Amino acid sequence: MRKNDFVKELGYLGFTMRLKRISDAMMHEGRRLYSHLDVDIEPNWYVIFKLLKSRGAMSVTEISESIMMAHPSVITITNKMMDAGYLISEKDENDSRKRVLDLSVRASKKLPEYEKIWEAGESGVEKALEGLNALEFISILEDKFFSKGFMQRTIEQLKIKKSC
Amino acid sequence: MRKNDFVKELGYLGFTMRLKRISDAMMHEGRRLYSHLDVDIEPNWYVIFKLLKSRGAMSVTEISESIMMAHPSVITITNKMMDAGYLISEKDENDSRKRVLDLSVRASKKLPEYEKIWEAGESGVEKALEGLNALEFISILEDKFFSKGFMQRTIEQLKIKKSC
DNA sequence: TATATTTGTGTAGTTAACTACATATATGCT
DNA sequence: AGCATATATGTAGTTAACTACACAAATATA
Repeated sequence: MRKNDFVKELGYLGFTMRLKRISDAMMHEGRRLYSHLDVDIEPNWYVIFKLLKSRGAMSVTEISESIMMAHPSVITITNKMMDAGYLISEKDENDSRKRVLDLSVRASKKLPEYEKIWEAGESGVEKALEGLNALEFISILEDKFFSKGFMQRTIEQLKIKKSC
Repeated sequence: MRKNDFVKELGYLGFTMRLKRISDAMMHEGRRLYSHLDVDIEPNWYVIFKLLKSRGAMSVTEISESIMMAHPSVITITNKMMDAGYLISEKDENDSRKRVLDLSVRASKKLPEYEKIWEAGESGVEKALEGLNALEFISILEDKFFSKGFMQRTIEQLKIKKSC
């Protein structure tokens, strides 16, 4: 099935695209999984559930920084979670710009059920990646590409080539 | 900067999200790069340019299969490339359902310039990933997750846990 | 104290992928 | 030959992320 994968032929040029294909595919699978299990949550909610459970109530910006996601994305996700009754939101006592989010009672009730699914998902990934040092690998990728971006690296290479 | 990354704390549970963050970031960087260099092409066009240059004219479905992308995505991308004057499209002689796409003269003229950029991008990635066997790693990821999806793996784990 | 800057949140608009469905043509079978 | 199925393309609607901008409130500075 993957015999004629042209992207693979492109070597490092295809690296980013292959990364994207895998992560897109896994995201879709996550969505299908929840629907299959008849669970009315969405793929990225787990990280908010886990974060608020672990750290307690947090503001939008604090969440955004903790998971390294742009704040409008956090607002979109958490609004949906509020609509679904999993989060409560109130103004910060000391700083009226801030909105503080926390898990609702409903969330606490449902969490044990969801955590079973997440544990199973984690075990599945862990099994699949057994012996690969995948977490180490991804940490290195992050270090490389978040410290100096793809754009910067390319520009440097263009300069080197020009000067030859 | 990455000290307080909660997703990293989640172990294998955060793996997919970290993959997505990196590939999203690289895609954005790619877009910024083209804009910085004042080049009017988009991040994923390179794979179509490369494919048609290497294989010659192809139909929508053939392209879709070669790069493992859903055909509506291919239509969207190639339509934009046509609008920009890089592709030509004509009906297949033998099969009037098919539409065959090929590089335009303009594309051939511009390709050398673009290929310099892609080479530099590739060198940048290659340098960053030096000694990591990144291509091998990603091939293994593909084998694991395209043969048996994340969903399937999770369901299996759920069953194992239940039976304990 | 008044103004300037920074910070927190919200909104609008963009992008790239997907699935599901619609339609036309080709192919296979009886 | 005629009908059923398969294939190729196209369209519509969904999703999740992003940047850029707007505005209010807090903080810093003159």
